[in-house]
Amino acid sequence: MDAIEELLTRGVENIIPNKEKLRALLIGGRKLNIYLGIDPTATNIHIGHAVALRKLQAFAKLGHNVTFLIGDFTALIGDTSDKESERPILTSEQIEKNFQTYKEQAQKILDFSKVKVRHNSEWLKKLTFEEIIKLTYHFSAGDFYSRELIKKRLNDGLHVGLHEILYPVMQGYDSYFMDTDIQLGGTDQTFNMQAGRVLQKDLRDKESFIIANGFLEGTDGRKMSKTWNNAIWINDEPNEMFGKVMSLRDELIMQYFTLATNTSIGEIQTIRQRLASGENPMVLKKELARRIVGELHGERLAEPSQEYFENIFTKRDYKSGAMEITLNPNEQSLTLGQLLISLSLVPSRSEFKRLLEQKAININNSVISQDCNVKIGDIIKVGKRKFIKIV
RNA sequence: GCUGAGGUGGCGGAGUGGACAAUCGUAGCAGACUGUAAAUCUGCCGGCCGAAAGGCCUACCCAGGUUCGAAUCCUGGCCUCAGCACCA
Repeated sequence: MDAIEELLTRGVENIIPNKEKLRALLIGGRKLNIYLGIDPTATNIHIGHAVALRKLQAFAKLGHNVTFLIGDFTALIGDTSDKESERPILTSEQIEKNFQTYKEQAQKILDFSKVKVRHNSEWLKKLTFEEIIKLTYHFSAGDFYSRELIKKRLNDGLHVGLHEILYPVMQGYDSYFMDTDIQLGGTDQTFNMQAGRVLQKDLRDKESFIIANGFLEGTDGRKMSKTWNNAIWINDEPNEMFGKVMSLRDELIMQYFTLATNTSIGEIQTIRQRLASGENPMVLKKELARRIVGELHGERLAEPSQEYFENIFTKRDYKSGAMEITLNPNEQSLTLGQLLISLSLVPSRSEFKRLLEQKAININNSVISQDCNVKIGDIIKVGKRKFIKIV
């Protein structure tokens, strides 16, 4: 499979207007304007977000003119695509600060020496009301209101603000202003991205394209999101990251190899065959975990994170993974319960008692049923994955 | 602006004067089984005290009030939605 074909298929859910025309454009060899817009309200990137970043990077690598667009102005309105409610309005300082943390993470995937960063306030702020109204001529309110989520909100009797209708208009103007050839984004952005095509067509008589990437499912198979607590974050510690990958349901292995790593298409093919031939999925999942940790934290840390995992969860040797806690003088008289609460490992006394009843707490590998004192050298396990060692 | 409906735990959604710390579902936590899988089963799921029985505190949008007693009734606010009206 050649580079262009991979670009057009890997992780791609949909291409608008169609794949063949876009292929022809890419083969043409012209340097194209390509961008991916992000919402600066989010400061943490998970490996699902990274799918689009990878795609952007792939284009940058081929030498196209690639822009990473910060939707600082659009953030004032709040995207409605993933709805639930309108979003909070951010100050420009917050947005800039958010972006710095974002960039720090994104650079694990994006090469910022090849990717231009712009903010859409640069042009959106300057539009006059008259200009805005003229832009709105190109769009139909019916299209907006017939969007599934909007329709649902209306049906459910939820509030839909009139300002929300301007969101796609703004995004369309971004596309027009930058004279975009290809816009990248998640499938949830398809509607908004269409607006760019409309303006490019109407105002510049130019055909532009949309590549909508698919979603990476969370560790439990639902959409990856902070609220579900099923996300693997770019900044997760290596050990944590390895463990999270291992807790994936087996059905997701191929999806993760394809969307969350740079594993070549050829290798992926081999892995698929191994899986099909009945090889233990756990083995492949370990390879996946090493791969992901290796790509995001460096090869050097991939091996140790695997060892950590195997020690603790396969061999059940908690010593090696326990967080070491040195007791302060004033903590030495605390009972176990008091200590765990003060360390925030247990949220409340009541919860501690419940854990005791549920046999969830043990010291040096034996379950305890009552609060007690701890001593130096004790290894304490709380629930499935919290362990500490008193030193 | 008018009329009507409504605001309950992370979410969905019961309850409409006492038996309500609030049915149920979902998410979460713990245990069993495992590959820290998944699926399944069991238990828990506001806080504090207590070994327990139990007690106390805080909570059903906000502020007051009625009552022995309020998530439930009354008054006033705030917010959401729907229909209608208005639109030089």
